[in-house]
Amino acid sequence: MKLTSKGRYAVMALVDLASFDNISPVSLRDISLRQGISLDYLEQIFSKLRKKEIVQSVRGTQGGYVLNKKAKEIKLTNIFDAVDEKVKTVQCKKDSKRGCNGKATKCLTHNLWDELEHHINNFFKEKSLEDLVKNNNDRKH
Amino acid sequence: MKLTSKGRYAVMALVDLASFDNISPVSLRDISLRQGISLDYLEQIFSKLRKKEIVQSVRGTQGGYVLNKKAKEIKLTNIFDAVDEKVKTVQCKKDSKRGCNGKATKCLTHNLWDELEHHINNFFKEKSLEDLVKNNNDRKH
DNA sequence: TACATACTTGACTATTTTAGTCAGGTTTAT
DNA sequence: ATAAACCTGACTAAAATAGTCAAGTATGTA
Repeated sequence: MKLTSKGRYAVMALVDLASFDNISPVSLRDISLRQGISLDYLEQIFSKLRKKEIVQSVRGTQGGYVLNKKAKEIKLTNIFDAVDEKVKTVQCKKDSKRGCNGKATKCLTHNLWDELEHHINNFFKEKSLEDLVKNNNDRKH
Repeated sequence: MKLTSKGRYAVMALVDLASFDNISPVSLRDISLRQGISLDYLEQIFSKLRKKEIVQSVRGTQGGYVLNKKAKEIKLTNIFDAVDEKVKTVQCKKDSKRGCNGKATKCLTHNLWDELEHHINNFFKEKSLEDLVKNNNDRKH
């Protein structure tokens, strides 16, 4: 089980963005340079973030991206959702009247994976972008 | 982020095994049939479980596998460890004197991934095979 | 108005990982 | 003897990942 780069980059980029956001739009070029993420890849990621209304774009010179909500209101879960980073523990096909994987009953571990999924998602629901920025500022002292 | 089949199968197979263990060794063939997991794949998985001393093998006719510890003492974390199912959230290269990814400092989200990793691992450390078997028996009533 | 900056979109691709299969063993109870 | 069952290593198809590449469009500034 691992997190993919897309999810990690999305969070890194947004923490970066959130730290500079108040002044003016932040260009992907700057984020790319500061965070060492390919510009082309960032564009893919921000396209998704924009569609889910987590950021807003400002075109033209001096353009860039701006947060579309307060950092406090953007939770990790929203970010991962936007870039299709899902927590998938249960693989069992949810066939209408059947249990898991075509069997008559739930598989022996079905409850376990459900529980794990909740455990992880709870973590994501609690953490906001603001928390991350703060944590980061604290480290500077 | 997702769990792989290998980890899931390992847990399923061990829950199955733990339920029949007291009587006599359980053959992979039986587990394969009951759980719908390829026999060849199971052999790979049990080879690893044996090397980590989670199960013991009994060769020959009527042979099979037996738990090597009490179900209570086998935690999810041991199982995942054995089959190389690791929780990997941080990708940053831990270069001797550097921070993440060759930068001078830790990346903005380093602490976050560390925290997440702990959060998930705590879940794995708490759950034992016994818990899973019990949970499963309860459902039968 | 020209032009550079920066967003926008879609197609393409190399690499890696996953989820197995396959082929050939060895051991041992009956 | 023989069949059940463990044991091992090599191989591979398919999917996912982590990007790259190309060709735009929009807009602030000189």
